Amino acid sequence: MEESPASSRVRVALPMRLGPYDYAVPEGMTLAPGDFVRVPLGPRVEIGVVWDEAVDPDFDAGKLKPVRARLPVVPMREPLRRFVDWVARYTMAPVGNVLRMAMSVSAAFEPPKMRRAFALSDSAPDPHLNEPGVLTPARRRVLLEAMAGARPASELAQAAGVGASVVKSLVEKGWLEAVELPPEAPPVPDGTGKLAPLNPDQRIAADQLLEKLNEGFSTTLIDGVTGSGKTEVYFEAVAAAVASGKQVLVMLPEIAMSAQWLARFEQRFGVPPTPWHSELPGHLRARIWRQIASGEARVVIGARSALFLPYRDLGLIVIDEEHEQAFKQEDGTIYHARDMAVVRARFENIPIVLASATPSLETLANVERGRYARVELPARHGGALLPGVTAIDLRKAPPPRGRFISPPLKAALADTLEAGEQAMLFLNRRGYAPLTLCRACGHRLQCPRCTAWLVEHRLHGRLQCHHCGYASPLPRQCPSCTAEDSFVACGPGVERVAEEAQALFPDARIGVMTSDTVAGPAAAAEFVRQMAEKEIDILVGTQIVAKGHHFPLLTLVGIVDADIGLTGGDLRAGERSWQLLHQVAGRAGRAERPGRVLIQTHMPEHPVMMALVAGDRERFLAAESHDRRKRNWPPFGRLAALVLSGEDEALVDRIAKRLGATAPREAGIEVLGPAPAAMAILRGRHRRRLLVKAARDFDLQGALRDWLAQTQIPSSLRLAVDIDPYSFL
DNA sequence: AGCACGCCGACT
DNA sequence: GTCGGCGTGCTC
Repeated sequence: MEESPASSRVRVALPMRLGPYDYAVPEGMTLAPGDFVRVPLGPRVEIGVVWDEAVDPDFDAGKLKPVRARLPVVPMREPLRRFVDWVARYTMAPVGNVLRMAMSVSAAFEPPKMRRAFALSDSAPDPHLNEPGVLTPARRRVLLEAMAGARPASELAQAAGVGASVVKSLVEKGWLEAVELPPEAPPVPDGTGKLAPLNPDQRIAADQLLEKLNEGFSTTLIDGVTGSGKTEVYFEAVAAAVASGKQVLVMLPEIAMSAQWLARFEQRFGVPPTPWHSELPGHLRARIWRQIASGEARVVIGARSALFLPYRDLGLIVIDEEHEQAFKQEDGTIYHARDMAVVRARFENIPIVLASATPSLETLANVERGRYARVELPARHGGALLPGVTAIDLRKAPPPRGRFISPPLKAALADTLEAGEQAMLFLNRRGYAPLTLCRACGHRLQCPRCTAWLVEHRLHGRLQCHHCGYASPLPRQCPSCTAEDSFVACGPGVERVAEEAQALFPDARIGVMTSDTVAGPAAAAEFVRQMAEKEIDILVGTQIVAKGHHFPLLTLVGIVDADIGLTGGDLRAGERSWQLLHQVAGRAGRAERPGRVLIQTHMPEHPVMMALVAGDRERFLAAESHDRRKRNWPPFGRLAALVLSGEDEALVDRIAKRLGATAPREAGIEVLGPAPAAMAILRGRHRRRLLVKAARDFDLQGALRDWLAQTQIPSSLRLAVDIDPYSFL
């Protein structure tokens, strides 16, 4: 910063929906952009970041408050600051809201917590002398260990092979003294790969990735069928980046479900990676945050939020399962982590790799435009065959009334069990039944706060709303007609399918895998173990079973209702159904045994079903792409969704209509609505939606900014702006 | 009168 | 995001 009167003033970005504000720099303090500072804000003190943005000369210098202190932590680097600015502009969020994601760990700004350890004190007898009667053998061994290096009490006791009481007695005698050790550094992954060597296809793909490593920004899609060994291919690039001293970020859609991925990483690199997700306990988050800023943490495996970490020297980003919708953050600042990761890679000037067996149309369009490179993995690793897929037409072979497993699927299950093999039944619906109604009066049990049915979960003995978390016991009386025990379950959920499978095969051992039964990585690993050791014959599950789990003995996959995802006004319904069903189908026959997949559907002639049966991905994608292009939908046009919500329905309506009335009317942009959202009431708030369609080269955010500035949104309402929406609720 | 609660605006 | 100010309404 220049020496001028203005240098006594700095711009400080704050991690909240506020600012940036100017502050006075006190005499003797020097500040540079990126420095973390403590600043007064109203009655309190907040931590902010010196931002490289012009100060506001109109703000009265006399009203400036002084920066309290510069914090002794690694400053925020320029590429991350530029990234925060860019994301804020793109998502139309205040800079502070995005900055908050980059400062999510308040404890990281406190001095690191030291570990209490014990070292040999000056008054201790020399354990090497071994004078008789001075030291018991146990005490002597502890002192020898302490001499070799200070350690926490429990580690000393373990190393010496004694109990904690021996160490304690030495502390009381004053022969061991407490010292403070800095937190332990994470282990550095080494290249000692213990996995099978790459096959020729993998080798070619890996070499293509390696070429990108030292050439600045690039985006590469690894496009490989399920089971082709994409992970091993990008591990090569990870190893090379780490070997050259760089850090690597690998993003997975759901880190909590990635136990198998972690095991493979550890096999390949000898040590576990550094995890990052919202469930980490606070003190650990703070330590990891500092290790990432200092460069000690080398490979970070994280969920969406890992994108905003303060890497010291990032060399590579990998987005695994890039097509997954879980990368779209739907609340708070709404962003797509895969797309923003590409932007971060651009600011860091490093390569990014997207991997998927079922790439998104967005990514494929970028490959076609020449913006992304593509490497392909055509075969299944280890020679395993892709499963054969057959559709079961439910109109011709319906299950018995009130049942959901058709005769052909039942027969296939019987064959599989007979052969001593495993089967999976997939249904993307949690609970027992998606709808419960009163037999006497037809009353449907609805969430009191949302436009949604309550879902019966027999496992928990409750009714649940999947949108707001509302739960209640199943009432004995109908709330409408007071009939007793009159409720009937309508439609299938996984619990009901499991019940039906058990009735059909009383001797089969059945497991139900849903987010209700898989609370974390340990539970997921337990299911995988039970499958591997054949403690389960039929696994019934929701989409959680599609998440990269490897079940080597599984040979039959039955898709109970393939039509679920195809209804509703979602422009990606076809694409998403195809991706999900394809990933589920890929669970079958991954070892040397061939697999088969049976798809129950009412519309076998639907392009999604035809593509799955024919295994013809390219034709499906071409048709889907053609359709989107014709309608100017993403990735060929741009979309933004606005949702106005509030408890006062009349007020929401009035403001929504005003927004509609002032909508821009120019070439290249079209505003649809307002209309009640599909989820017209959510958590007791009334919701109105507007959908903005624009040409791909149109300045969508600019137009939105001008438009929205015209209408004051009352503070009791909330306007959520979703650029590139994926959810149409 | 005194206080709890909710809404609104300010925060450099 | 968080706080204080202020109006509303209730209280033994």
